[in-house]
Amino acid sequence: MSQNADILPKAYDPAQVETSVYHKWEENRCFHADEKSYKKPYCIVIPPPNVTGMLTMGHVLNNTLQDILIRHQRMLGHETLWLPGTDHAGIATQNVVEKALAKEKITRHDLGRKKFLDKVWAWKEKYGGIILSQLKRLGCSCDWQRERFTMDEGLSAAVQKSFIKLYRDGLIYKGKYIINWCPRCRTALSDEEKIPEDTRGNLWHIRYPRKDGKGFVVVATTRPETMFGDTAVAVNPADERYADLIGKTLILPFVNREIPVIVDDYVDRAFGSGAVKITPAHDPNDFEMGRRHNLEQVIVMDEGGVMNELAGEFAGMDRFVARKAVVEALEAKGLLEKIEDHELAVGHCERCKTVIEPYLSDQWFVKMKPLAVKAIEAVNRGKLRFTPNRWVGVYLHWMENIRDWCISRQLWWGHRIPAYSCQSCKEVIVSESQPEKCPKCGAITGISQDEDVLDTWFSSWLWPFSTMGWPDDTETLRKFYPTDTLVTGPDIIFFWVARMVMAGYYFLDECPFHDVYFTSIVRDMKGRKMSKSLGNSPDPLDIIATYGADALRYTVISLAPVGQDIKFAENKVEIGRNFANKLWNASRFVMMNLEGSDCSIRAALPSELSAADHWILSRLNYAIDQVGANLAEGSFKFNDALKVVYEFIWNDFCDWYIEMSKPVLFGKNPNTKATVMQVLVTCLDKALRILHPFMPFITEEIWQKLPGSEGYLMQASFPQVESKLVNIPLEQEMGEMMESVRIIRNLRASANVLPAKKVCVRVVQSAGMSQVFINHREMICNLSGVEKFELVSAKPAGHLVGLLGATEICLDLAGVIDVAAELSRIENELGKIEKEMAKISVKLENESFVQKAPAEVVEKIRDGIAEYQQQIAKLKDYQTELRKI
RNA sequence: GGGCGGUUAGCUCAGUUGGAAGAGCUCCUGGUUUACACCCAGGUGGCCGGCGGUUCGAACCCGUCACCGCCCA
Repeated sequence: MSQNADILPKAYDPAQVETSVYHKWEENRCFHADEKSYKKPYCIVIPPPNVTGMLTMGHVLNNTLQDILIRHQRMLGHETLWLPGTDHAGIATQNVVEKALAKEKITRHDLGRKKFLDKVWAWKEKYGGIILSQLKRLGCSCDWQRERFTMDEGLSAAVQKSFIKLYRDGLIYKGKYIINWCPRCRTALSDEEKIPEDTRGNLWHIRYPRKDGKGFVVVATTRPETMFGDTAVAVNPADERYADLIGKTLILPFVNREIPVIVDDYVDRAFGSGAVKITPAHDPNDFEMGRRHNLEQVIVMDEGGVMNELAGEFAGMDRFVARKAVVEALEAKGLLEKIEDHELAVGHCERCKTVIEPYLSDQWFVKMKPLAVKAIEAVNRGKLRFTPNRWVGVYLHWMENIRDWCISRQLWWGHRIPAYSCQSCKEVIVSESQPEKCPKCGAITGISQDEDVLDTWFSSWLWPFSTMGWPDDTETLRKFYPTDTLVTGPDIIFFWVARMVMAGYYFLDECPFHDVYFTSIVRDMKGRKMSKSLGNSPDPLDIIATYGADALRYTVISLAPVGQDIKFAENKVEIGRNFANKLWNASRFVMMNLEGSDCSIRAALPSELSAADHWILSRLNYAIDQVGANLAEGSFKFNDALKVVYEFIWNDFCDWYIEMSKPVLFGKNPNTKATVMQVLVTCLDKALRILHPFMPFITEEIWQKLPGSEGYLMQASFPQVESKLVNIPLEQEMGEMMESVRIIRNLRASANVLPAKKVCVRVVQSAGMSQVFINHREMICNLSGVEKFELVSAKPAGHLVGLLGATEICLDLAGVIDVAAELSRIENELGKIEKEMAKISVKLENESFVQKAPAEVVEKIRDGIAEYQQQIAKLKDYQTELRKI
């Protein structure tokens, strides 16, 4: 063994390598994108993780995919920008800081707005953005110098500017509507932030007395506690049961308010009793109906979901306590007709899971319909592609039924709405700064800014261009906008993707990207989504510490076919670790034999190559071609690409080529030895290049050690296919060679011949005998431990027999044959062949198959049967011989 | 209620335009082979969810049902 053996340790240790490699990349500004470059741009903006966030398996998948695209494009020679950053995550961040304060028994109200915001900023500086350093650990090649935060000065200016433009264009308005209210967060939410969950509830049938004393009307409701806000009872106009009731007056129990019975087509006669209580301030449908009928809107809860004074004796109770109490009180009064079980979808707060209260409130909205027009067109005209394509339907359905977006939040952490109101004349002024006087009444005092902040997504939808300096016209924008690909989860298709498309068109008149790749969702082995509360979410950093980032990346990508959810378990990362170790050791083998060789990754291939050399170069170029095709623009077949590299490295290169190279390397011919060394180095170099986007650390580390490497692999070029090196006939021939090796190994195994033991093999010559026994005899012998090989005219006795096609390959056992074992092996073999033959023979028995199927298909079947027949005949002969022993 | 996705080896999943069912892991049998036991060589294992249909031919196309998972109302 050469002294080079200690160049690389025997087992790959990722922990040490990965951090040092990343540092080198960073120090050498390998991630930096130059907006002044003349190279073709390629750009991805990162889906900004929450500034409070920690790396999850979902992030690992999503960011590995982006890194693969980015690294591949960089190696293709493009000016590549991956723009990173974080999101201020209004509710989440505010919650985190409030929780910390709560430990000191302080509320944000104790501090006041200004001091509280100082605390949040301090928290952000101290703990925020941990996730970005975790992304570095994963190997992400973002341009960290361009890191952005949605609350940065520049991005805040973009938010303000966009709000003002939308307002002046008449696309933002303020008004009193039913919105989704979270009583715990005490803020409005958008429709997208309301998560419906099927819940088992009840349908209470309540008797509302008639004013005229003629009994009751029974109304059915899932929310009895809102009855104090009822301002009507509605029935369907076509419902005969209630025909006499229309226009009559009912007395609302407990509060004794008089409410009318109205008719509306909206009422479903089949639901409940057919009569429905109308609570315009606490139900979106009732709100609409209330507007149609000019009903009063009575709010019966406060912002915390506690019943207010209008709820009479129930005032001060939480809404759910009140529900129970109201039902009990109704029962006591004899006003409860019946209770039914009823399943319904109850909305929950996306952030805190509290049950949402539909609540009447003064909020800001964006008119979405005008913005949707171009966003719909973009997809229909193919300017925007989705992978997998099926998300187009989801996107279009949402776009075509789009509702206005509630953008105001009753929080402190976020972009304050740039709107001011005049106390004296109530005029609303939208402007970049505090107006000096009211433009309507001229007042110079009493002008105050709206207390609310904007939905976090109102800054996120500007992300692809606000991060590049918009509204200024910057070089970065000119170079990299529109971006190319967006990689994100389908769970935020409405929250983010759809809105970015709208914003891109509205503010810059261009789609912000031309491809969206929707990732899989990472689940546990039981198929459950990974979540903190379930405790089924492993910490990716622990996994990286144990197995290495490359191993994690490998495993996640290989588990994620396009569009399918992935079931992940930590031990699956062993696959990636094993592969890394395999590559490490193959490289180690190559290095160990480098001594005295002047081969280099820059050297041309020698002109005289062996069949084995030609073969591996053909396989290599096939792999290069396939990886390129699978990663080509719009293709996104990450796992297919990775599988190609894996198979090339493990199966072709390690299992076969390295084994074929050994006799040459350890042999005496310096010329062939030099050739093989060069081929080994060339293959390793190219293999490392095509693997690099997937497993950046180990490939960089090894590549640095290859003779002739300069600079960094991550900045080296992606290999181009040399199609003249692809040789399909040779690959077929070598396939047969390998098959014959397998047969001999098989025979050895069945006779328990130890691997080290050299054997003698005789091949029976026949008309159809494969040429490989002549052309590649030596290789076959080397690979299957054969020291003596002969072509013979007749099958010799005392040998085990295997078949390559119809050619008999005979292993000399010097007559020492376990006849019983051999007979059973042959019996087994025959059984298999007969089964296979029967399966295809039925086709020929079918006349219409012979008539109608294409000639070459029929021919193929006939050839197959002929070969099976020959094999059966030979095996039967062999069987009778064996029986004679 | 409407829509989408899934159902292939014990497990996780591939399967291009319909033409002789694949990989990895697991399991079993060998192995101190001058890179690697995180390995090497070999092997076992499938009515391709059920039922219909189209076709000479279906894992693949059509219909339908079942179960699982998402999304929307």
